[in-house]
Amino acid sequence: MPELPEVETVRRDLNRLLPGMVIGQVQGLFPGSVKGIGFKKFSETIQGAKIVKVSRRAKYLLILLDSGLTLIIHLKMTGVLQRQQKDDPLPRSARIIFYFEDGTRLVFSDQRKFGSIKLTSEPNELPEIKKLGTEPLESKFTPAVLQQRLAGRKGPVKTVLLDQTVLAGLGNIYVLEALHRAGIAPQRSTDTLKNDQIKKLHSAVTRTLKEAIAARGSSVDTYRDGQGKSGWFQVKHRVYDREGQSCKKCGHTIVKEMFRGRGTYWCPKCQR
DNA sequence: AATCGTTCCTGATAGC
DNA sequence: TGCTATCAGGAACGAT
Repeated sequence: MPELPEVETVRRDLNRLLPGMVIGQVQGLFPGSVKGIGFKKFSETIQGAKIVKVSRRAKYLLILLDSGLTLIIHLKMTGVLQRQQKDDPLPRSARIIFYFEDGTRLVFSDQRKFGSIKLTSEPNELPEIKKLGTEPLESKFTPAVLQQRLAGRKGPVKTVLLDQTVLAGLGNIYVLEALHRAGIAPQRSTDTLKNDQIKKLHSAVTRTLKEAIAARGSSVDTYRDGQGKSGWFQVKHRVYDREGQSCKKCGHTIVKEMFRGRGTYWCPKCQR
């Protein structure tokens, strides 16, 4: 599933490939992926617009058009956004296709249909964007900021870190990977974390995300980058999808349990 | 205000 | 073998 490192990888790919491209025809194989306005109006509105740049906020991709409108795309679990050449085979779950004048195309595919595409002139005014918390890779994210963001939270640290209004962009994989690096159990109550553990957690989150971006993300399921290729951070996972294997830190067996309805991988020995 | 349960969806897989 | 039931999960939403 695409989380911050995957979405950032796609952003970098597309920001290299798309600016300057003029949108021609738009095909809606599953028009329901477009939210807010009907597909017909959507395609009419963006036809002829030129792509200016591709940016990101949390797990949202923002494609800025020269008309002043912005496409806001969330990939959710199985969304893939890739630039294709004319002769490339369309993905089985292609939902929305943007054709360019040079014959290439931008394809949004999405097996489970959870993903969404919106069109707006004021992305920062969208409620789901407005309420997002701190970007963990921006310089303003310091240990003191993390401490302040976690203050007053009583729930399990895993749940709080998944809350996009606290930190923006972490999902199941990177929360679990960061907690293992920090030596903190996912179930640990947030209000019992000491300052030095919050410092460790801050550093674990930052390092995990940076290393994952360097490895072009984790392809555990359907994730592909902006050119349709897999990432390789999954081979560096310390806990995620490693049930029954030995902990790379202490040798104990990694366990998987359902916690609050989500698969949770962790090492019961070195995470407390 | 924080937190919980439900919902969306389809392909893979477990179980019979 | 072939069918059916179960499961995975980000985040909006409604309820508490």
